[in-house]
Amino acid sequence: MADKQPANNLAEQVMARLGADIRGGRLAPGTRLPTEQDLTTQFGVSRTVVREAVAALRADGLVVTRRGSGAYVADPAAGPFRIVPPRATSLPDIINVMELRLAVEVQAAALAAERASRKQLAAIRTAWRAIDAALQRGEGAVAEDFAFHRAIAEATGNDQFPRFLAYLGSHVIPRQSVRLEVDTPAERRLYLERIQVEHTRIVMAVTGGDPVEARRAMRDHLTRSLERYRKLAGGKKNGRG
Amino acid sequence: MADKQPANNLAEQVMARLGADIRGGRLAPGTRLPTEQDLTTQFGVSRTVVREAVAALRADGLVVTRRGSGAYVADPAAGPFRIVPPRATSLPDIINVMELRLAVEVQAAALAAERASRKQLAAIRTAWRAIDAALQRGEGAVAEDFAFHRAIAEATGNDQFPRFLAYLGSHVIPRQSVRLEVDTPAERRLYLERIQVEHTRIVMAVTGGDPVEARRAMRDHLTRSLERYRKLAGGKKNGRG
DNA sequence: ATGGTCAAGTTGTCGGACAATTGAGAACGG
DNA sequence: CCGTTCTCAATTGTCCGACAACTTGACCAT
Repeated sequence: MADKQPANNLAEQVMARLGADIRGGRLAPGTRLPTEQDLTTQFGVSRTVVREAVAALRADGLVVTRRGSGAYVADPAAGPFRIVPPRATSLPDIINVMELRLAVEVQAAALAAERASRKQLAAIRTAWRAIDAALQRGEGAVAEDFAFHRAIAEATGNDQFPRFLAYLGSHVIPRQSVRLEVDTPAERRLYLERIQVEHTRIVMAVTGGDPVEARRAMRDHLTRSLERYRKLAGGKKNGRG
Repeated sequence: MADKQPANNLAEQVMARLGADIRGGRLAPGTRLPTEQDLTTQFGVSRTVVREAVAALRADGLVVTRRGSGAYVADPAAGPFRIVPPRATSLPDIINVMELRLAVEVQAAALAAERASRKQLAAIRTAWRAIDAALQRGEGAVAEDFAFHRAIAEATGNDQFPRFLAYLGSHVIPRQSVRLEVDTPAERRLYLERIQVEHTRIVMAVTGGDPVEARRAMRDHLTRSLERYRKLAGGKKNGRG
């Protein structure tokens, strides 16, 4: 709740206050919020500012406007899900996001093993071979790794999995390059090859239609990756009781 | 991609086109997009419309504006994650969302078993007893059930879990009441009590610090709930290969 | 060459005006 | 007295012009 980052434009301030009122329940869903003119006097700003603020709220799905009638607050939960404020992405935050990713990917592997179509299995194998090719070219294969995980998510037949993973990945993958810098080339090579071994285990479980083994293989794979991050964090515990 | 729902206001149209250009990569991150004046002539609208559109994009985190300099496209993946367009929430969609919820909650139960503090364990037990009390009052205990699951998510010590679950729940829970209507009171009672038995198993595993059992208990619990939905869907497969 | 100054360009904010649409009360007819 | 239609004020959508705050690059003085 402490995202009080002073915006330099009034529209964001108005949007923040109105949005807080909606999310906080002080403006119940269905309620008609004050007219633009009322808001201008209430906030002491021009109508332009008010209109930009409600335009932003409308983009977030928090309000719907009806011309000639007014602006009404929508379901407060219609707002989008955001992982973190774009800035201030500390290492513990990344670990937390990766734990969420692990949860989703483990289940995705199991579902893929249960219901992947022949075409989807082929896509997984193709992505897996692409990693091999990239490694033999001496590359980091981050893009190929991401494509591999996405292929598994798509093989669940549930569109929510690839969509959510794509969203999570965009918040985690970019920093992955930072981590590789601390390794020596030899370590890096060894690490990447071991990763690919873990990938192989996942592919075999999924293609073999063994959800239990697929789940375990994916969990082991991501848990190891997570442990590396934790070491970088200096063994910091994130418990808060 | 087919969300071409004709907006009645120009600002949303402009926002949609600009947003599509950004997400589609036609406007690379860091690029400075045309000045407001250019956009007015390009789209044939007034500056007010352009400014509202840009304000909406800024609310989505797709662009950042610098006064005196211009508007620049941010990381295209900075956009928020949305489950579904608020409308058209069909039963298969709900099932897909619940599968995502299952994935997260199963891992949450395991993490809670590993790292829940004493206070967090007490909160879980309190929520569990609240369900009992509600059932004895003959109520559906939907709010108490949600609070129970949230208590477990909070016991992970990872703030992303309760936040994401709250987001998911807002998209699933409301329709849960629909389902209960199809049951007779006797069926309903029986169902709720069996649910509570499953809850008990989860509580014991988490308080006992047994992540494997907690995971299994939570998975069984949510899988059964999911199966009920699938029966309502008429045994429809959601594979798409 | 370096640093400061200034002017043009751009976004932020203000105010007014009119169009498009809505909602409710007024007027009317039965 | 009830129902229907009409009118009209209120509200959002759009346009326009103006000025302030700020940035950026060019220009100028040293």
